[in-house]
This record gives sequence, structure tokens and C-alpha cells, in this order.
Amino acid sequence: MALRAAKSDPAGVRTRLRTAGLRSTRQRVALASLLFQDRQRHVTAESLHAEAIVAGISVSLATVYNTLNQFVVAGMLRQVAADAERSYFDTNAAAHQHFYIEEDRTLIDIPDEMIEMASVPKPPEGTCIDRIDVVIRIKRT
Amino acid sequence: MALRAAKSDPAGVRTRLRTAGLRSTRQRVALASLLFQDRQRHVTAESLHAEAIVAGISVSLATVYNTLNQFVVAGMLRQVAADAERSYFDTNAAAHQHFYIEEDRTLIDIPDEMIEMASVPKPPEGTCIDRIDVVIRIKRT
DNA sequence: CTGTGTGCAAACTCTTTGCATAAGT
DNA sequence: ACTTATGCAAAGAGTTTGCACACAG
Repeated sequence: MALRAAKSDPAGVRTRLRTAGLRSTRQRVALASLLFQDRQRHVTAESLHAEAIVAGISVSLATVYNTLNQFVVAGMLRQVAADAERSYFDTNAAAHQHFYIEEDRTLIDIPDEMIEMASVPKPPEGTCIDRIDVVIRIKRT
Repeated sequence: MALRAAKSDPAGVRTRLRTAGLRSTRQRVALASLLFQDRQRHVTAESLHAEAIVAGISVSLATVYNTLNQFVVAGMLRQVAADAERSYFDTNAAAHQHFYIEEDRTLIDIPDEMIEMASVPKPPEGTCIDRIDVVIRIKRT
């Protein structure tokens, strides 16, 4: 059976951190375990911190911020600019897009197949496309 | 000749404010004149405030924020979430998309024709699409 | 051991708010 | 006149940073 709970699979997470050039500290392993145990997650620093506290992981909010930023740099997470208020982090670093429910401040992944651009505009002279972010803002009816 | 400098065309701006249900105060008229004299502009609260000061308009940063938010509510401006760091406001309230140069923190409009979605994903049950934001992040080569 | 990460609190940035004053209609 | 907007400064989010201590390699 596949052991994948926070404490039972430090190895996979550790390898992942190692590969990213990050030391396997207790906090990083714990946060990474929370983040990557499910397929796809959208967290804010606050929400992940709260989750960590509930899970009995002693970690400061500052460290959560630092860790999230490190994970973004390492390409393990993707930062999503859906709302000016706060930063969202998406465990799915691959190219994909989002619904954003403004009332709930909730992000929902859009399956790859559901969106496609007929034509991607040519970027200005001397620049290249880094990535394309699509946020479909939705409202309850 | 068409007079359209900040002080020579208060009427158009005033009408616009009136229509939006906003009183034509000196600051609102001045800020609106700065904003809408050119076809399309992307400002931050800071940049507009600085611009106003340079133009000799006495206005506080708080009022700039308040005014921008009022204009957004009134549909005169559109808020663009390109960067988590700060809010951008776009004088083109119509549906259109942006390039974002991360290094310069600069927004560039993408002409309507250049982008089109092959298929817009169906929003989840009980919701409807408010709007679609596309930000193409580009980097200097 | 040696260097890097963490915790904490304080600093920082961006944005909003409360209250007295000023201005619009 | 009566109401609403403004200015200022202070408060409020969210996020980053500096430094002493702790821990991984």
C-alpha cells in the first residue's frame, strides 16, 4: 500500500526537496506533505499556516511565507494572481487556468481540455511569453 | 478645435460623473480628466497620485484610492489583477486582455482581435461568468 | 562543526477608515 | 442649508526582514 500521510512518507517529499536544492527541514517536509498529499490544492499563506497548526505542526506564519516563496522559485508551486487582496498558491504547477468565485474567494481549477486559445498574440518585440494566466471570474446566480 | 486639457473640458467629465451618480468634486473632475484624456491608461493609485501632484492638483493618496474604487464601482474603470503586489486600474473598461512585463511591472493592452478563446468553459452549477481576465506574462529576452 | 533555516517581532507596503473640515448642489 | 467628499493620520491587512538560536548535513 502506498503510505502518503504527512509523517509516513517523508522520503518522497525529502527527495523532492533535495531535487529542488532545498534542505529537508522539519517545517518544509511538513508543509510539503500537507501541500502535495492531494492532487491539487489552492492555499494562501494564512490557510496553510492554519492547517499546519491544526495538524500539530509548529511553524510560524513567516516561515510559511518563506517556504511558499521558496517552493515557487523551485517550481514546485505556482503563484496565482486572482485577487489583489492576497496571494494564492497552486500545487499544480503545470499550465492550467482557474475559475475564481469572488464571493467566496475560492479558486477552482479548469481542466486543460476546457480552455484553449484560438490564437496566442505575439508578444512585443524583444520579449517572450513566460506564461499565460486566465482567471474566469464567476458569480453565484 | 477640441479642448481637452484637464481644465478646459470639465463638462464632459462632469457629465460622466453625473451619469455615474457621483458628485463633481474638484478632485474627481481632476482625476477623471487625467485618467480619461488619453485613450487607454493603466495606473496604480501611487502613479495617479504622483501624476496629480505634478499637475498641481491637490489631492491625498487616500482620496485617490477612494476615487479609483468609486470609478470601478461606477464601471468607469476596471481593476486588473496582474500582480499580487499592487492594484492596476485600466481606463478601458471594455473586455480586453493584457501583456504584463514582470520586470517593469508594466501592463500593455492586447488588441481585441489578437486574442480569442476557442471555447469558454462552462462555469460550475449555480454560477455565471462575470468576466474573463487574461494576463500574458512576458519577459525580456 | 559549519552553514542554512526558523521563530519571533518588528518593519514595510499597500489600502482602508474615522473624524473634523471643506465643498457641492 | 444639507449632504456628501476630502484630508489627514492612524489603523488594518498581507507580506517581508533582521537577528539570535536551532538544526541539517
